[in-house]
Amino acid sequence: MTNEQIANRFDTLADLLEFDGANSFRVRAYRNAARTIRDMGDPLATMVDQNEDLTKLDGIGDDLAKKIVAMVNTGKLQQLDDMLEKIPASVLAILRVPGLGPKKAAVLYKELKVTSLDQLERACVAHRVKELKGFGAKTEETILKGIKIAAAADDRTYWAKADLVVQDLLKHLKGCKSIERLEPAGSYRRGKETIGDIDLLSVSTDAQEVMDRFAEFPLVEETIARGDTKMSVRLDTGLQVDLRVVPAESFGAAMQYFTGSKEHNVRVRSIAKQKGLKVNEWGVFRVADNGEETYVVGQEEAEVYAALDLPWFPPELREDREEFRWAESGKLPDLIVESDLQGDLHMHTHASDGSNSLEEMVAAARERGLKYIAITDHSQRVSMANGLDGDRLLEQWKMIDEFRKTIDDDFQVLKGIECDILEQGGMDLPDEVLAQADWVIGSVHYGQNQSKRQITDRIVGALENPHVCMIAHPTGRLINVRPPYEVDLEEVFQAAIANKKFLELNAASKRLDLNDVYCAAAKQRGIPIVINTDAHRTEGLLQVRYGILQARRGGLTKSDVANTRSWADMQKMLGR
DNA sequence: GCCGTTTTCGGCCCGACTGTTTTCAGTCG
Repeated sequence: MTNEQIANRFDTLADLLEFDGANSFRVRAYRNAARTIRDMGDPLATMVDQNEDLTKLDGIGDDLAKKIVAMVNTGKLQQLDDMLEKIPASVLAILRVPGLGPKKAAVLYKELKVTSLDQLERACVAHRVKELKGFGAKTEETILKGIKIAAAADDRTYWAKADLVVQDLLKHLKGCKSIERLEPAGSYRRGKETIGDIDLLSVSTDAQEVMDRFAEFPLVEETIARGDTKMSVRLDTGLQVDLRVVPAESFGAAMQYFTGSKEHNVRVRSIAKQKGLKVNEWGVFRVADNGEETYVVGQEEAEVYAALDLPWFPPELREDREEFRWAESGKLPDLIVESDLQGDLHMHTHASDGSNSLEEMVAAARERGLKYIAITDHSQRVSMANGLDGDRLLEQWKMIDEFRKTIDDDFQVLKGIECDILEQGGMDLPDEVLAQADWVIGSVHYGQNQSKRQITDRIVGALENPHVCMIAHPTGRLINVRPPYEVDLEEVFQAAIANKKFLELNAASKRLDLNDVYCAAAKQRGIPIVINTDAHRTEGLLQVRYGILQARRGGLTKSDVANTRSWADMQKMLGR
């Protein structure tokens, strides 16, 4: 059983317990445990096999440790099965309706026997919901609207897509004269690969003017809420945007609060409490014995952290994973930035499925300030993408040799190939061809539904091939499209170490694997990461920023990423 | 259900907004 599966069961159990009216802190304990497990680099199953003490993990006590051991050994979580006897799992869909929490959902279930979104819709249409105690006509209407949102809300928004909306929103709001400061916050600012909603924060002396302007944003479909300082809207895409207007002396505190994550903030506030301070979105306050509160700081985010003896945390690290431990030991990593990258070692041309020529890709890379690139078209197995056979590839490399003669500075164009790792194992091109390359990428494109053993053996086999330098997109997942293939990443990590090979962080906005957690795990094991764009056209090189965000979320520094070095130094790392 | 350099019991972050209510519970982030 994988960490993801164990975490999912705890989360489901938490949802059911909440629905059932359980103590909210108990519910939170299950959710905290699920998060810890999801964030771990090491498989729990291995820890159980080796009889390791699970209670040393954050948020795992005796009880949950026993439950994990039982799950690993039997595949069952008895308590979850018991709850599912009592409450059908379909009621959990009801909890996804905006405005419906566990209390109201429980009333609907108990009073009207509602167990699915369909039944809920029928109950609303028949006006049976507004008759319930604590419900009214407005609530019924909200639920009816919310059902459609819940049904459509399976996909989260790609960061790249949210970025376009954010930029438009900022431009639109800047038309409002009273705005002194305006910044995006939330998961967008933390650079998460997908975001749930957009959070904006502004300083203004006239909140109502800002909100009026906000309401005029052309994509606004409806206003969900509007008060003195806070307004929420839903765009026509279904995406929710929250806007908060605060006074200047609270901007830093509000940024801190609004950026989250929730878990990071819980930790911050509990640290404040131990120091006799209180942190909210309005500032840091000293709490006297008589309960009286005095404002300490709040204008700048760094001041808020400093008041708690904490360093300013880059937003990408604010997940309550390692950041507080790093801060305590003074080892907060100096995260990589885009300008640290010297090369891009994964891109396509019109020789296979790219849209631009070699010359155009080189020109674009130069414009991006890169020092070297590798041309890595697909190999023959990827026939759909017009993949290259040995002859065509050698032809292309001859062309690159010719092109190199025209370069009058130290820019380097490497002869590369994205070579498929075949379904039955082995590489898609003969060794004598690969041996002539500067840079060979091993990729899985076919047979993604194979067993864990098969997939893992294929990738490990590729890492053992002396010509292969790196494995591209090692988990194959496409965000919102398909899950990662079954691969034992720990084995892949060990093979990468043993063979001195690199693993890719593919910057394409729908890939971004390795993800943040796996980046951190690779770093911990000393495996160099290569951040590549996998560009299929010149504009594709711009995607590098998404990869940088993911790398930063994984805590990677300049030295953790191989292509921040010169090509000569990278070759040394490969033992050449 | 977790956790402990005050604690093995009694805490567990904090505030805005809405709707249905007459003073607040529920939801959300």
